[in-house]
Amino acid sequence: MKKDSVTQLADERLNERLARTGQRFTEQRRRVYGVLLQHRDHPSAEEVFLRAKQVMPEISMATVYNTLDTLVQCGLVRQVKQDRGATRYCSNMKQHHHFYCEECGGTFDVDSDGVVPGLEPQLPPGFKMRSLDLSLRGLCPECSARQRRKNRHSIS
Amino acid sequence: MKKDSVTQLADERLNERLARTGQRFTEQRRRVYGVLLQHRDHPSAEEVFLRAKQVMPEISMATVYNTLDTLVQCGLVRQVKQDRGATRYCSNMKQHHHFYCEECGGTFDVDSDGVVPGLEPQLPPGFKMRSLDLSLRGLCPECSARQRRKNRHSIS
DNA sequence: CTAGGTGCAAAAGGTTTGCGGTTAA
DNA sequence: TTAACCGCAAACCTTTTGCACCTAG
Repeated sequence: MKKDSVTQLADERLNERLARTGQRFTEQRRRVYGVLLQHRDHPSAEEVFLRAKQVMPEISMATVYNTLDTLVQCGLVRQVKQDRGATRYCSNMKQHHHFYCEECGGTFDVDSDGVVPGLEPQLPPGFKMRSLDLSLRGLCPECSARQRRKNRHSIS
Repeated sequence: MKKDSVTQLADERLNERLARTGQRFTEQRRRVYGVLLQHRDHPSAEEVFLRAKQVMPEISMATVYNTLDTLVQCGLVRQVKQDRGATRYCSNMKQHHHFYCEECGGTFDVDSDGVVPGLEPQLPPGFKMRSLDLSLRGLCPECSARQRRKNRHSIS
């Protein structure tokens, strides 16, 4: 019941955005968007492909790439590029930033409320800023704790 | 005279950093570092390759990649990833950020003095930040001016 | 002398494209 | 009906790797 209303909301949003740009509502787009909404763990195109495939065995990588592109253009999904490896995708469209753990490689969303206030005035004259993207790197809570434990041992 | 003292300084710095990590000073590394210092326009590996090749025709892409990696590890060069296209390289090691022009595709350095103050306290508990990277997107002064000109026409 | 570096060619990702057949509107 | 979309396979671009030879220290 609850799940249905969630997917229905997603469908409506998707449909609306597609319609707005003269694009069609297809089962593949529905599925790919669904995958991104379900596990918000920043999957790569390949991971999206594998997950979508479980429900839709005939879907192809090309379609996944095309669809992800479409969703990005619709403003329903963001691309996230790490230093190494494939592009990842994120359906959290709230203004937020990403924290990359250098130990485990995980990606975490970080709320950005008021984090970077009034940046534009500091740009050299003439630059017109449209968007900004802040990437943080370091240790996630788990890896940070593990490291601390290790250090304690090596000191004693 | 002035140029010589500049390259000599660069050589010394390179030599010192390489020695510190037990790596050798080679003509290829000197050349690649020189290319990055000369035009600070954020070239891709291929552009570095082409420029280095003019002076050192036998150099290979593999060496350029290896060398760029080495320089990054020595802390003499930064990697810069745009949304699309190849990784770019930057020899400006002052703490700064990058502005990408959505119109012409250019990359510009933006000084970051005091731009992102006191960020760490706002991270969720447990996260240990080691570094941060701010990317800005929008219009560079030139493209911004061109756009303004175009708009004026289409309005009148 | 020898560990580390180089050049080459080939492979390995990751992503895009061309095309014939399919489908939403 | 038909423009948009899909699936497939092949191409593409960027980066990495294995290996024989070379060279700085």
